[in-house]
Amino acid sequence: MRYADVAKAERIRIYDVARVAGVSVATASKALNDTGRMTEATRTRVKQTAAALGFRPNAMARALTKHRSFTVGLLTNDTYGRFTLPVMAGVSEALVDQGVSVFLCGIEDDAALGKVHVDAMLDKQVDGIIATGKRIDRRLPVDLSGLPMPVVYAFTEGPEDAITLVSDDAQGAREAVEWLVQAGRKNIVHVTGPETFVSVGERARAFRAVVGEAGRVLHGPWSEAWGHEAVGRLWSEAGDKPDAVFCGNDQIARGVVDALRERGIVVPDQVSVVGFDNWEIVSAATRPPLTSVDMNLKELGREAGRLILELAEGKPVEPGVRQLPCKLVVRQSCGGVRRSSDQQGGVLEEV
Amino acid sequence: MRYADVAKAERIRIYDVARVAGVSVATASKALNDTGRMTEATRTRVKQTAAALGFRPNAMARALTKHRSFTVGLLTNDTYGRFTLPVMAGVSEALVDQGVSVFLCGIEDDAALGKVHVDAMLDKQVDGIIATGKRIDRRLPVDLSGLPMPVVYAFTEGPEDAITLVSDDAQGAREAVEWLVQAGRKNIVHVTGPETFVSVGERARAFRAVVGEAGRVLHGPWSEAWGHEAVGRLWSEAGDKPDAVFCGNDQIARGVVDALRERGIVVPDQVSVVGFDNWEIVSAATRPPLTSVDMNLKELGREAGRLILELAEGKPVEPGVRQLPCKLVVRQSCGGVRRSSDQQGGVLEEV
DNA sequence: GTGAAAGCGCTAACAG
DNA sequence: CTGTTAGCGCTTTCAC
Repeated sequence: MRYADVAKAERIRIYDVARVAGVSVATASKALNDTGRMTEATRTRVKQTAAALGFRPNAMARALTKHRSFTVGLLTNDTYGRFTLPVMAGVSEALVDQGVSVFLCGIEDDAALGKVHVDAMLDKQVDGIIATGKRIDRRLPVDLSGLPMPVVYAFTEGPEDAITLVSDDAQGAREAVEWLVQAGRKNIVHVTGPETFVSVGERARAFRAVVGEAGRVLHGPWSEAWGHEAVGRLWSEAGDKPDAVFCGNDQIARGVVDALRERGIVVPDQVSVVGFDNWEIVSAATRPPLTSVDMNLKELGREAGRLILELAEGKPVEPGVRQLPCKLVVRQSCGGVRRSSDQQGGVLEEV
Repeated sequence: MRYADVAKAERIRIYDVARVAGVSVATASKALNDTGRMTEATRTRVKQTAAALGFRPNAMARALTKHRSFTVGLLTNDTYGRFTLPVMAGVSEALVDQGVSVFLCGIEDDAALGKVHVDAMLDKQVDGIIATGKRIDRRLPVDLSGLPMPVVYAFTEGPEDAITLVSDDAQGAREAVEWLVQAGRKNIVHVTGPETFVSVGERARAFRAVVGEAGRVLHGPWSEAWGHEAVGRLWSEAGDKPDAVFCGNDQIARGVVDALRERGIVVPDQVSVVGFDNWEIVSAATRPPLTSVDMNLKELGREAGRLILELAEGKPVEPGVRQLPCKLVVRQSCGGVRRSSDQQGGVLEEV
């Protein structure tokens, strides 16, 4: 006997519930969906027999009539998962208790694969699509406009009039730099990624807005090696050395911390270092652990889930770009007192 | 007008195709599904009009009659994503061209959440479930037995008679250690994770099988700090120092490499180091980049996808544990020549 | 070869 | 307040 047959044979339908409860199928349906009007007694009786029988409505049948599949598609080009994972977790979290399931659609940067996935979502009649990526200033290689279902863009660029969710890079950067200033640092430099990234520009601008337009910004790749090299460059120059480095991501920050240690410079006593992304695996393994800006990607995902649900239910949502706040997670690399309570000390479990 | 209404209004049904092609709905259905018998001419004509009209069959309706949703659930407790991500990517890859979509079900280690997701999958009538986790010797906090659909376990422990896919830790370890031996190393030690992990035991056994039963194995946490500490311990002892360290994961290996460098010991000239997991972010950032054992998790995911498909189609699959081979990815940390061709030099893109 | 008709399991008008 | 009836869009016997 095939699985499908077993399933068919054993599964109880609303018909069974109705029969046992002594009502018609229609009444049973209304009772279970809290619609229509009937005595509380009938409703309760139906619900109880349904529960007793272990009735689970067939989502396909329901979808067919309601034109709603209780399913959304999550489109992403971030195989690496660094940014997408928390977003996915948030989306899933926001939707699961509403009975909405999430289709995972990884498209790499392949337009053809993107089309395959979009077509599949069309066929499966998803109630909405959440597009997410690894860069706030890049679009996915698929056209999601004119689709017969709502779309929300999270951590990826969307069309002009779309609903887009991004992290507030400027605010995150500002908090980090202000924290350093409050800690008494006078000579702060910013070592960050390539200028071509919009977020790099935003963070740098926020940095300069706090320390003054003369604030020094060094651009390079997003790597530990670059953090290392930047320290080499800064500390080989004549004149005052920086007493704080605000980094564009945690990898650069780690490179900076390691390079400083190799030079015998003590972090955070002599130099404070702050990272960006709060990527646990990097920030926690650094010695000392990195203070870092967390982009709250999970919350961003949750918000995306909430929005797509509202849209699916036909509620109006104002289009435009929403910036969600970042938060500074304080560890030991910048001195000062811990401010944030959610230090995820996190033992990393592993095989 | 709501999205659902737009969708309903604009969507063309098989009825439209049939009308335009001048056949009955039944014939159209058969033509499009390559079933039934009819003239080639009719079949082609129907297919062409379907294509011209941009007909996309309604997956819900099809599922309702076929008792097959062309959907599988991917259950995971690995929020962190380290091991799950490649598995997910593989699963998705194997299924997408078969028109099968993947439901993402992240359950943390929460049994209640697990039940919610399993119930949702039951409702949505997934054709199968792939369970995956972060440890090969731990079960997910959900009972997947007796479900009316097939289940495949990938990188997580399943019941005795289940279909389970795991990496061949022993073979991976053996290849790594043999590589070190071939490179002329005589005094190899193994610095690895806690003894409580089954895979730790397997790798250690394989290690001893190659270097002899006297081979030294040090257990500790899965952290860089432990790698660091292990070097401190080994190099402060009297007697011969190791000329190679085989590590239980890349983080430990990185700790080892860093500690050696701090002692002025050159890797790989004086000491070779090999990691495990081939976690790009760690192995590539290490100086020098780590040679590491790759568990081929993506291939494992692909295989899981293939198997669940076969099961869903009613084909028989032999139960039992399948071990998939690991492969050694050679970088610079152990000397010798590059052997593997797929060095993913990988620039890590980031915001 | 082709089509009419009967569902798949559920919801929603519309009567009673 | 409850039940009858008519679909949702597609597949599948079974006649013609």
